[in-house]
Amino acid sequence: MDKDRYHHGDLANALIAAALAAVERDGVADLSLRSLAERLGVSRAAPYRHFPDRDALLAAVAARGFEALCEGYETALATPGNGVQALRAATRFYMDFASGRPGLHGLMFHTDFLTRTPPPAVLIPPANRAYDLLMRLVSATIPDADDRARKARTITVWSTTFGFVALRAAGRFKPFMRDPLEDAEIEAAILDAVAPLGAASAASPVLEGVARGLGFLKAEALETGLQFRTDRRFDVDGAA
Amino acid sequence: MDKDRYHHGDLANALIAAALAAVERDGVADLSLRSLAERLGVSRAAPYRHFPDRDALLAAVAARGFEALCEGYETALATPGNGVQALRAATRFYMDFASGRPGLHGLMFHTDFLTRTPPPAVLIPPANRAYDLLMRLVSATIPDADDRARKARTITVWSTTFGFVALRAAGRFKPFMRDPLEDAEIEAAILDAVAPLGAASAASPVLEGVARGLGFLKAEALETGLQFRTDRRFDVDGAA
DNA sequence: TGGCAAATGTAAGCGGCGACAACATGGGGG
DNA sequence: CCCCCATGTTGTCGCCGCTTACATTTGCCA
Repeated sequence: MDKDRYHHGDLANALIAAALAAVERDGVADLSLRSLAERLGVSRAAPYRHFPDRDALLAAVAARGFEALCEGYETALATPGNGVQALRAATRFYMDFASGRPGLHGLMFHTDFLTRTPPPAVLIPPANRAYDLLMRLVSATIPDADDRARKARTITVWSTTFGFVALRAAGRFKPFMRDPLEDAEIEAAILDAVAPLGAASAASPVLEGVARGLGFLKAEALETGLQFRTDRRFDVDGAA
Repeated sequence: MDKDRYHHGDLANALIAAALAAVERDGVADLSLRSLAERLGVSRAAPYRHFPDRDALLAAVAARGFEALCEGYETALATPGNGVQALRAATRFYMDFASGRPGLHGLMFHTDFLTRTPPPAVLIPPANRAYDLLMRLVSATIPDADDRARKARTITVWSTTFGFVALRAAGRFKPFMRDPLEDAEIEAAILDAVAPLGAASAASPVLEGVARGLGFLKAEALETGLQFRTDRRFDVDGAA
């Protein structure tokens, strides 16, 4: 019988898989290395042969999550057409990812240990790659923007999508609304805030108008976007 | 000497204050009721006379946070002018609040126990009030929108601002960018995504166009907004 | 092929924590 | 004035992260 072997065989990966399942089932706070070890039929100290501490295991799980996220972003990037459909596909994928694996997504973004400086080393490459892919996706929708505008827009898009899935996962929307919106309705609003249809391809005059304004996505609005915004601030917002 | 009294006097509030300070200093994960009790010169079990468990104390601290947030929103709501300046002021306040008290903000939004159903009872009234105030702030910037559009826009605004402060607090932006944007630059982009200048008061034709389109804010864009979006999806987005 | 060193797993224990139970204290209302 | 009960204390249990000392297996090299 394999289970009676002294050596497990692939305890590191088994731990990651078991941790992912446990996090998905009970949340990250209730995860213990002892219970994981017991579940895998291994002694309490065995996990420490593969991960220096609990946070290192969680970081490894989160790294897998970022890799999965990158995969989704890459397939989205291959979406034909102008960049808008690609960004919408990526955003959809991200929303599905976060709602389909809430534990993993929470581990990737909510967790305290991620905020420590510096972040765990295993996390940096896949997280960097996810950011790069997102920036490419966003940049394709604002072809004429300069680098700073691309960064600002990427951060805005990232903030909106992440904020939405985080708040939804936390169940923040329904309790506060009588007659709450349908999930699909909210998702559509988020999608349109992130990558409005018609932004890079004029579909109709109305849509074109929407696209023109929405988040300074179109070239003419963008070209001097940051400048006029900065200038304006002293005139209008400075009074606030 | 007061400190030698058998009864503390106001242990409940002292615990909340000490917990807030400890969370702000070391993060929520490292907070223990024992250390709090010791710091207050009280036995380890004393806190349990005032809070049934650790989460209840944390919820009480979070409730204070939501009350502070409501205060800021209320003063923002009194900002003169059209609603845009008020929403911008509120958003500024929220960003300052989150960066000035990152521990408290994290407790209010990141914490696992908040996702449980139902949320702690002490949290519901102030959290509801914060949501209502935000919805009023947002609605003032889209005077012609109907109820569903207000809700959708509120959620979008909330997602964007929350996502931004959460990701910034987690230090997510700087590691991924060479030549990162200044904080003020990013904040300006977020502010413009949430409450663009000129949205409710036409300052210039260009700005008016921006305002018209931004997130189906104006009535004419909204009326058939959800329909055409759903229809479109099968045509354009469905290809993804 | 034989043996040895590194990799891997085990057993036991330390200190800290959340939570409960039984007991002690003292301040305010009858 | 006194006693009741909110408040605080001591003792205890179980779980956890992590470390140390020891046992077994694997794979590599002479």
